[in-house]
Amino acid sequence: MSRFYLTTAIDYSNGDPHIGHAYEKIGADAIARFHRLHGRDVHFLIGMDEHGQKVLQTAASLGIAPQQLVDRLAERFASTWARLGISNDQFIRTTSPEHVRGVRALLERILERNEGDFYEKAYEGWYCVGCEAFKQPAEIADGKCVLHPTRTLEWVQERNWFFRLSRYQDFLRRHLEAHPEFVQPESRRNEVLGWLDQGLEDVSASRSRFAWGVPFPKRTSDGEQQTTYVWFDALPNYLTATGFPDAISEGRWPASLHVVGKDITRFHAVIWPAILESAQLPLPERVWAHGFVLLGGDRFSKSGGVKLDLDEAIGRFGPDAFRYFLLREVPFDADGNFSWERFEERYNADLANAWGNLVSRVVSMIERYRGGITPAGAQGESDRVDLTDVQEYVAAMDGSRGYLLHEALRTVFRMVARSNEFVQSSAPWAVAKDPAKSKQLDDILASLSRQLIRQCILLSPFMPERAQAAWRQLGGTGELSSQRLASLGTLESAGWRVAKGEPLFPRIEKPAT
RNA sequence: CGCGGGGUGGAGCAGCCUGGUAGCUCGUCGGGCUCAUAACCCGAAGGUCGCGGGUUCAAAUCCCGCCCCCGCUACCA
Repeated sequence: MSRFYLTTAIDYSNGDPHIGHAYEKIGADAIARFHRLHGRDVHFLIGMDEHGQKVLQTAASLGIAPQQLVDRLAERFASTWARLGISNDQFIRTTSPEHVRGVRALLERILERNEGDFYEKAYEGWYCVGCEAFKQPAEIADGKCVLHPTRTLEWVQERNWFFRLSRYQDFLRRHLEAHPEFVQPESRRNEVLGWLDQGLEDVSASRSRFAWGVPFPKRTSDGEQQTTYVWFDALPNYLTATGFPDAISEGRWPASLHVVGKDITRFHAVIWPAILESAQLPLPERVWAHGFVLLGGDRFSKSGGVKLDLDEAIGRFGPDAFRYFLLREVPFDADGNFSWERFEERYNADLANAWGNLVSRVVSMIERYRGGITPAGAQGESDRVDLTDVQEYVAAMDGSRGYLLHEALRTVFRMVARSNEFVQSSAPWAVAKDPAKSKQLDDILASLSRQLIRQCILLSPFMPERAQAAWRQLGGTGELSSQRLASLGTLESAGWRVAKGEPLFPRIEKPAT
């Protein structure tokens, strides 16, 4: 069975989960569920980035130990993902002993195989704790970092380990040229190629200033034990999660796909592959950089701006409606806007009126005209046209053109619209009045049922819970997740006993104004 | 400065790669249907496809120039 190992970026333990974190998990989850439907052996990893100076500071300001802070946040993130129906198989935390050991082993491996890739270098400049970075003059205003004006810049001089990233410039270019799919979408790949054209500078690999992290395995020339810096601590989580340096779980490395935000393309498409090459380990197959969810045109930010309470947002119309809205409205390869106005519009138009109501009318007709038992009926034109759309759906989801989740959903809702038209044009309620047309009625109802169960399967990566509920109303048994895309064309529902239930998506009634 | 993305009826988007009736959702108006969550189906009104030029029998779609918006430019999803 072919294996598919996908990851999302690990989230930084410095605040509660927000819509940006959620968007990435939801998108990756849809991809993971799609590949399971494809029959692949999927392993889906998410997790937390729990080291760094900001964690120390935040913990101190709360008067708790850093471990206590990250434990608390890990719990909060994990429960949010559970509530959203995220089907991750593993949840890694960078403070776990296994990860710490893995990072150390990775660094030692580089020191063994390419010792010169790490070298000591003195550095000094204005350091922003908010960014955990040295700032250039252009990034400083009124003596403060433009991104963190509430924090004080510190003049820092220190001697650190550096990683010879510049050495991998040609290697990276060749890799991107040999593997055009390595960075997607295309626009991000072009961006990366642009960076390579401009030339790469070496990056720091350790810090002497804080102790909340993994000890760097080699002491500096003056004997100091430094702390491994973020790239070499956070990025390797994808690898340490597989069991590295011990036996890597079978078929787990290299990863098939890293799903990340477009702002950290650089780390995943440049620094991470360089680290792996330096360690003489295989590179991940793909990096997908998604866009951002904007609110009123602005990016959701941890440090300020417009806020949207994630718990409240999920609770408002349920996790699946939230998942659907984000993945339908925000293109997975670009930015998109979130607004409750749009949300309610889409919810009513797509979920309540088009799909929910379609399920309702079909179930109801099978109940009324066939005593609740779905009849057997011939495959018709509708079934054939559907299969063309299924192919289009698969092409949007399987990575061949990237992960165009919004396009896949658009395709499914075109199928839904066609089903509604089919109900109208075939007018089962009229056919039902003529006993001589019993066979014709069977054909209509059987086809409608098949159309709907296909839609359930295609929608299940996006709305797992509601799709399952619809499946049950149509008389389906078992878990939707055990269905396979390959058998969509021959899927039959004859004999299934429908079970009319509550509306899948009750309409949102606009308050009278 | 450079790089990337974008400017399409009132709003939000698709179409542009592979030129040839400008499509979808919401909203407005009219009609139909009665299985259904007052939902569904059909039709109508509404667009100088940012601006200028070029190629072509034909351009939203290709080429050139310009204007405007957003993002990236090195360590926050």
